[in-house]
Amino acid sequence: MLRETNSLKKLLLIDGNSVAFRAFYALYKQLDKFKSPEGLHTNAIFTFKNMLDVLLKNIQPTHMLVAFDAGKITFRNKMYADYKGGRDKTPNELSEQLPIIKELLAYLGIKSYELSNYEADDILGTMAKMGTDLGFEVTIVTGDRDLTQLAGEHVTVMVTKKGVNDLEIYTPKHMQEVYGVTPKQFIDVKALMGDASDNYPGVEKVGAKTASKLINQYGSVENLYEKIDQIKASKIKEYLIRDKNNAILGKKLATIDCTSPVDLKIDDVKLQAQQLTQLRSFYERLGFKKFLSELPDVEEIDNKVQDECHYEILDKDNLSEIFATDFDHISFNLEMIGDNYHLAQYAGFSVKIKQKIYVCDDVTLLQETPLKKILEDKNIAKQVFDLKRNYVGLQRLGITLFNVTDDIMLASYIADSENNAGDLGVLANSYQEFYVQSDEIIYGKGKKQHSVDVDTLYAHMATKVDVLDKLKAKIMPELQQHEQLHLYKNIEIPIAVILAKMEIAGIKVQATTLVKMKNDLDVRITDLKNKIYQLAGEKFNINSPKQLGVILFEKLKLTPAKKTKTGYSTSVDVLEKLEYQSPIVADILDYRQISKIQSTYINGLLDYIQADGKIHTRFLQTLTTTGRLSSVEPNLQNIPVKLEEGKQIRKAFVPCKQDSYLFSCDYSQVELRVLAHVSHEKNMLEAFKEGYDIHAHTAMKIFGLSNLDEVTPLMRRHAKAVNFGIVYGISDYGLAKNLGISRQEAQNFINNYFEQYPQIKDYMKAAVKLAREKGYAETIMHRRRLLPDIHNKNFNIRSFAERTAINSPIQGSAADIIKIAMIKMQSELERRKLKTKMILQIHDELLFDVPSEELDLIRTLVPEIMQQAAQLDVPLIADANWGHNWYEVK
DNA sequence: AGAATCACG
DNA sequence: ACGTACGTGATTCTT
Repeated sequence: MLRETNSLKKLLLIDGNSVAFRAFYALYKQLDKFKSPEGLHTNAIFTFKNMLDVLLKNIQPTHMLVAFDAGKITFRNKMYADYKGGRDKTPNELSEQLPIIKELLAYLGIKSYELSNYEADDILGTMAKMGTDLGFEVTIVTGDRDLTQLAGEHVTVMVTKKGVNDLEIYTPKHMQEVYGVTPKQFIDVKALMGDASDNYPGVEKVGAKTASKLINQYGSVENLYEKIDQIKASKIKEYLIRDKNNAILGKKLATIDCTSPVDLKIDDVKLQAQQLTQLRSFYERLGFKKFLSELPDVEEIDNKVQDECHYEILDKDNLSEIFATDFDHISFNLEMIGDNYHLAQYAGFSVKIKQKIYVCDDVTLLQETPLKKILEDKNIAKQVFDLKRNYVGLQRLGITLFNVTDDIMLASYIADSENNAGDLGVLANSYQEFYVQSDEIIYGKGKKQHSVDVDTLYAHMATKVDVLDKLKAKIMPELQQHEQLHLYKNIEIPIAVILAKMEIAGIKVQATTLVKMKNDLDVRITDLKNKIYQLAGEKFNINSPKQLGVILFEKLKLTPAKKTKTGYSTSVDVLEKLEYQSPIVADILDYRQISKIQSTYINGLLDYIQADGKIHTRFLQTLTTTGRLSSVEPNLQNIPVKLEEGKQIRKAFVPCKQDSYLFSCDYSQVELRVLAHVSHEKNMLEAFKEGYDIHAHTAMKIFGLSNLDEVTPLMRRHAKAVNFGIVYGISDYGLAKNLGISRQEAQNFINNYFEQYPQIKDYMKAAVKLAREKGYAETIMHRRRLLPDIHNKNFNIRSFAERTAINSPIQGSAADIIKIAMIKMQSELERRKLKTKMILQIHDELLFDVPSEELDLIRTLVPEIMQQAAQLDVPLIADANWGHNWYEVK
């Protein structure tokens, strides 16, 4: 299997300059023998490539970066002008090879990087830190021993000994043995002894031995000087005192900056596919016969690619002829530019029938026979990538897509829910099919979008329909083996069509209502602003947490409760604690609340109202790792409901027709019911079977009461938080923070909880154990979440995976259940030919647009179907509400 | 582009 | 002892 697992995430970092330097001198004697036909020296390039091959084979990294020095001047020269002064200039024979090495790296799919003002060391240090933070095993290869200071539990430093393939491996243990100091202390040793090659002096008469001894004894340069009086009078002591500044400077110079402004993300250094065609001509250019012979037969591959993607251009004249033959399935792709397929511009389409590929840039051809007929034919199976996108795009052309049997996007998501690539090219590449390009490469992204010539478009569309068969062949056996065919065929594929219909139906939003609110809020915002400025004694940007922090905690001298990475935290929970200290706090909280409503929910939503008076969101079906949906442009799954002021927004959401209803039905406590089901917890099963208020019941249990009547509202609130915490994979800290109680109190709640619901504790343990054994967590419908991090050595990363192992089956099974309900519901609406439309899903709630004459039926039908969606060991309960706008739906 | 904040389940 | 709740998206400021 090609998928990488986290436990195998390996980051290889190479100090480009120092290794190239070594490579150059390793074959210095052969300098004149290594010349390209054009007369260019190639000895360093050749050796570099050899070394790469050995490293790639031995280390098998998943991610890799080669860092180069950007120039001679770095921030270290500001501290010490002569830094690296007196060094011989890099020989021209070498420096001319450096750009060629970078070119080679690009063709090999290896990222190279440099940063002005910083040395390669600093880039490597920064990347090594990023890698270890993300749970990578990091290997650094360099010719420079300075890098050994980075060695650690997950960082191995390899230093070239002789030539380039004889490497000395530095681990903290090894360093202790060789130098008698830790990797970090290596800097201190160097600071004392100085560095001839970097041209800084250190302390006179102190060499490697003395320096190591001193550091071993005192731990660090700083501590040494703090305790300098304890050293008995000696020549060394005199020199230490005299050259103190040298030592301090040396330490600064030797310390690698692990926070340099490297603008790379980990994905940017992922190993990419080799560009075989470019490599071939590159090796030819440099006369590298050895590497040329090792290259797979490029000519054959190139021909094969062209063969596979040979396509014919469709037009009105050849149309009928082409589709005259018999076929029962096709691959199809409707090409649109941009993410939002409700509005996107059409680029064309491609079809694959019986191994032949046809492309066309005129989508109106789809509207004519025979293409329309084929797409709407319930007996012809279609294979696509992103069914919902194709469905909506075709619907806009008046074509209803039927009988889609495969959606490779959905298949890949089910195979691995982190495979959320909405791009076929990206997915194909991850399955080693490199002839398909990503849309980003073809069309550009953001502001860099560009138009493409028609041949590029044709080729791109051709590869897209062509690769579907190959990907299907790779993914389907996996789904079958994992018992996920039902989830794929009977849940995700039908849901895609249903979501398409929901998105197309849309929800009506009254702009006038929003605009009215906007005007009211504008006044209130202005008032609050003025009040805040007055209390602060100056004008500032209230939206800037930084400026607000200065006002609150410096000018007004309120007590800061929490810090963020960049300064004071000013979040709600902090401000609420400060409320009694100054009246300004309450005004800021009000301002925050109202400007959120204004910007996100009034201005934001107004932008999305289309000409039909409706908002058509997009549900992302393959984004979440748990199986939930998400909603974008706009997000209609987070419309305010908890606070009255925000809830007003819902008054603008109305049914399509005046006397129709918005009808909502939501599951009561699905996640806790799922928890009761999967854990078989006796006490919780009973509570649900008896129809108790579950949070009150929990309160009674954990507070040791004998009667539900004794539960106070505060007890219930606490119990509710514990119930939620359990679902999230509880910790005393998290619970304490959530409830604003002490950690000890939180721990007591948790202990009581597990005493009262012992099988829930067993479930949590078993969930983690299962994930450890199998490497994944699973829902009731066999939806998987892969959890390679469950074995990670890093406590934080591992703990997160453990909580995920507990949470994913619960959240994911709840997602499965509502998806099943949606399928049953939609088929019932269609079977009964009702006008009622399902329009939104909000995780545990379905929203419908219901004509008044259907309300009575819907009132019984929807809860009934939702409750029957799954047979759990507890009843499922769904509560219905309705009104003439969303606010009235209570 | 990332961090902080806050809206939802 | 470790540092912490699970899953999302949009807006704003800042770098």
